[in-house]
Amino acid sequence: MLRMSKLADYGTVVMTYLAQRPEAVHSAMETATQVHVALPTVSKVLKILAHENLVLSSRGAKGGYVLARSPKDISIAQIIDAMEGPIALTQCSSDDIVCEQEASCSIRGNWRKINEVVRSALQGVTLDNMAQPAVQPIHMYANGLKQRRAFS
Amino acid sequence: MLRMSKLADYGTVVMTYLAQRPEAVHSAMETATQVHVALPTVSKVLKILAHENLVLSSRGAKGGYVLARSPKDISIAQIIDAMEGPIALTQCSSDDIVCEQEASCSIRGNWRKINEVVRSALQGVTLDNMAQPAVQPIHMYANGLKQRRAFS
DNA sequence: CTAAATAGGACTAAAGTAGTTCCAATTGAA
DNA sequence: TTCAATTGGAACTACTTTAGTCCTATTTAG
Repeated sequence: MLRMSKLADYGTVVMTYLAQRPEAVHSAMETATQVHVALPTVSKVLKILAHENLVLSSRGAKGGYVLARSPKDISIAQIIDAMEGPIALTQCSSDDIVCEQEASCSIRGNWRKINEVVRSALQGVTLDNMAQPAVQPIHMYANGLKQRRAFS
Repeated sequence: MLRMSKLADYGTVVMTYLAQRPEAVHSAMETATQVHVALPTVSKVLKILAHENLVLSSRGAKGGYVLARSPKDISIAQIIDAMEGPIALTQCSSDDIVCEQEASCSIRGNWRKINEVVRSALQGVTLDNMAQPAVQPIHMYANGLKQRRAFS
């Protein structure tokens, strides 16, 4: 019902992989192989994560990526934020514009509460948690994914 | 960060409007006017909601829509589900296919937990709650939205 | 019978996303 | 000093989804 982009999904996968050996430097190549996702895609993901300071990068031969912080200090919320970027609230967020949808406007405040619940739930899940093997049997929740992951 | 479609957004707006006078029959026309959204769009939304049994419809002159249940028995989760539809988990959900992304697969189980938290949060918010005027000042959280609403 | 409504489907246009590719900049090591 | 291994960054293409509109059939009150 709520969704996250595929890239954000890859983001969590990649980060979880890095979290398995947080001290080592992992090249995009190596990561791609281990995670079974195409190299260009993994590269793109890592570049974004580096740009958002969730991983540190080093260039040149023997370069690669490392987690910027301890796995227990990186939340899923942060990763999704990094990958999807903040979505700009336009128009109505600037005060001088009169909202055209008054009826719906009165509802927005409630959405905020919901957001906070959702967000705090996601902030509560760290890479550390993710690295622990899942309780559920493998394969069960992987999606053949068309485009997005569903929060069913 | 997580997103819902604009239609789902309209869905909650429309449903909240209907919830203000749950006993009355509201035509698409009337609703569109009150909610300040184009008629064809509101029609589409109401048709979907009717099809999903969240509202009851009556045709012909003096026809229109009514909430199918009491506002306190309709959750935001149900509305979003109705508007976005279940997103089919393909491939991996059928047992005989071997998952190609084992590394990420081991993570899926955790996603399930997250889903449940998110979902239960949304199930906890009813139309009844939405109808109560928001605490926050108007205009502040409405988005000029490009395409989707952000769960920031 | 007619006007007011919904039902349902088809359709168009726009937007967003995924994924690839290319080239520049770095850097370790022979 | 030169080469090879890497990341940085941006541009681009193809694809999918979504939004929104419109047309026609059906239903029903008066």
